[in-house]
Amino acid sequence: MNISQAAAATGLTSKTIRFYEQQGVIPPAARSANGYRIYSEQQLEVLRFIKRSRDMGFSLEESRALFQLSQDPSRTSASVKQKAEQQIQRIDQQIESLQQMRAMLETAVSACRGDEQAECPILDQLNGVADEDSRLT
Amino acid sequence: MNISQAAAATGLTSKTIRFYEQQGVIPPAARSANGYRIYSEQQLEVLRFIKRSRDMGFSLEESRALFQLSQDPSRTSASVKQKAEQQIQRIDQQIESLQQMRAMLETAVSACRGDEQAECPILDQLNGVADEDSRLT
DNA sequence: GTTAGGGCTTCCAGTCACTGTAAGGTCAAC
DNA sequence: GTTGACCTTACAGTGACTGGAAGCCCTAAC
Repeated sequence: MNISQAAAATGLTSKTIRFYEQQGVIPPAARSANGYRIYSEQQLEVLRFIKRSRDMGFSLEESRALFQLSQDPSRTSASVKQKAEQQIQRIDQQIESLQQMRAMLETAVSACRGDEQAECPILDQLNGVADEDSRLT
Repeated sequence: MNISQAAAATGLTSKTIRFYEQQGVIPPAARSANGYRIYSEQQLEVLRFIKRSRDMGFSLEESRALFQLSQDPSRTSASVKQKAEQQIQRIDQQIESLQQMRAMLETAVSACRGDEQAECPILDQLNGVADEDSRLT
């Protein structure tokens, strides 16, 4: 199984797989006589693990560490759970930040007529104009 | 007003202000005799505009474009509104993606005892184990 | 007068996780 | 034998900063 097949089987790209190898996230792939990387089902599992971890928002380094943990029989589930809970907290912060952005935008957008005129509450908001019903008062 | 005062007055850092200038997001600051950048209240407004735009999640390039629009009397509010609506859509996509991550994590975390044992549903999920009540069955 | 400190300047490297591009080797099919 | 699709490496670029080095400038204290 060559790299593009491994890519198709894992949902990664060939480039990303090479990148992971170069970064030491995964062990170097074996090579066939022509120098092509070859992948076993076992290697695919490593790649899938990293992909799932990335899909949960863990960094590459954290993903690497999690994989190591998964290979370490002396690990404790507490140590894993802690990382996952931290990750949830980070995600919650990101969501909250995005929701704040969204609320600001939504307020501005709903006040904006979106016509051919120049007058625009969105730009007013960006300009720090304290609005409070700006038009025709 | 020198750069660190401008930074304090806008909520940016000196480094960020220099970066914005170097990137052409803001016009080059005037310089005093000793070569220090000096900022007028007018320049502060530009910086604040960019900061607010960034705080709404617009890219630096979009922020620059929005500022140009805000200076352009021939703009239409429709053109601004369109950008803002696109931005809301991007944010909604990000929020959705984060909520999916969160849901995966939450499922795994709530199944994990978090004790001194090695057994860990979180790692099982990363390993693609189809779980479905894995313990003691 | 000089020394210590803080702030200013420039420039370059590093972050994160890829992605793009170039130059070249390999392989199967026609 | 030549096309075209794959593979290889290596390096540059992305976005939005951040950190650090090396050196000027200014003030205040000794």
